[in-house]
Amino acid sequence: MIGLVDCNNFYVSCERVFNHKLNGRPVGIMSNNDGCIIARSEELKALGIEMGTPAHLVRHLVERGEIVLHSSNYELYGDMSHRVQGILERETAGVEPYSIDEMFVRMDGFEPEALLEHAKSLHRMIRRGTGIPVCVGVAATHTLAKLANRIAKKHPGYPGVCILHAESDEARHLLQQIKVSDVWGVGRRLNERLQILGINTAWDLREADAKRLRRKFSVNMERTVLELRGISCLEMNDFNEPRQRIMTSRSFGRPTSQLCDLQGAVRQHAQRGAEKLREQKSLARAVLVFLKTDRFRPDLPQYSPSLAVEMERPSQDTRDILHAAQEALRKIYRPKYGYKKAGVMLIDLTDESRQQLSLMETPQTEEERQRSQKLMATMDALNEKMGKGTVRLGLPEKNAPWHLRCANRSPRYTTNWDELMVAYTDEGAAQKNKANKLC
DNA sequence: TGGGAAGCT
DNA sequence: AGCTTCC
Repeated sequence: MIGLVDCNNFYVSCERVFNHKLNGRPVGIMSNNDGCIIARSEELKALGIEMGTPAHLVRHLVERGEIVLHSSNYELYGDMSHRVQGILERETAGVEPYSIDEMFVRMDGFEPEALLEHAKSLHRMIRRGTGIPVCVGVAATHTLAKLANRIAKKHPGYPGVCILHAESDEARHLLQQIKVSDVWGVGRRLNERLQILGINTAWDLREADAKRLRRKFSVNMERTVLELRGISCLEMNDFNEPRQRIMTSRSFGRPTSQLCDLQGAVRQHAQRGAEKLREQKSLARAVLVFLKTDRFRPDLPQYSPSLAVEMERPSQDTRDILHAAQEALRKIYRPKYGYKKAGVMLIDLTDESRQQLSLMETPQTEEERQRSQKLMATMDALNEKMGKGTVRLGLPEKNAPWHLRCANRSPRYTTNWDELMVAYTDEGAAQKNKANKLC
């Protein structure tokens, strides 16, 4: 059996662990640049504020003190996510993180009653160990485990935990109540097309002709049907395969037309991309850079170029990647546009073990490669130990227009020595905590 | 008026 | 390359 542990309103729950004043209040967390609302407490949902609402549309509610909006604090959420993962690693036979707030776990070899107890104890232990409320869904396949989790979240009869046995009457009854659009892999478009075929519920989809749907849609649709029947088509390992491309991009706090600003942003992204590349032990052959103007300003001239530059050989060295990225940027840059976003994509990835096979290398290049590896390992180790961005290429820039806007971010309570929780009241400390709220 | 990734067409 | 899907 497969369990899916999903944290409730994860970002809001993380904030609440450290700020009890947020309990019981309508709280939302905003995306990067404080753009739109990407996480909501139950109280905020009850006010009818939808996922993805632009933050400026509810500014008046914030000013009147009726709702609270926080900038997102990914360091905090990432750390809390690791804590949840740590407990699951200790308590289960295997964990597959799927997203920052969802983890699949192996739950094989339990008798039915012991299985329920095990799921309940995970639910309890995570709450106690981290302060984060979670729901646990258990079933024979990933797709059913997702549905079981949904039932645990929404169905009053299954408070926090739901075990779904594929062939049971109970499962049939529950699947008949779930809209097909709530099935994993069925988005807006597929939902419309399925409705036309008279497939409205998760049960309808389960009972549909898998081969026919494969012809009409794709192999993934057939997989979904089989998974709903309890036939596993996804392996646990499918979720931590190395990425086939790595993208880092970000919108700017303010638009800019200056090449040097874009160079700063691209430099940052190239370095972050190279770190991710080394994390998954890959090499990139080419680096693609893209720029975008503000698509919400049709009154201004639009320009969204992109260019891929190939490197001499596949590399994971920040310097090679940065060099290629800057070359690409120089070639696509045109002055007189107000750029709002820049990004770097690492493409044509291969496994780093392939690098060792090049027998034709001269001793110089072999030595160079080892130096590169040592340098990168040292940089990564320092940044791991001392905090992100401790060692990097290029000068730090204050107030660059491409820097993120995040006006109301909570302290990085668990990952930054200067922002630890203050446990006693003292004016100086309170001041300090306040000052730390600024980015 | 977000960011990141994958797969299909 | 653009669209869809996921979170």
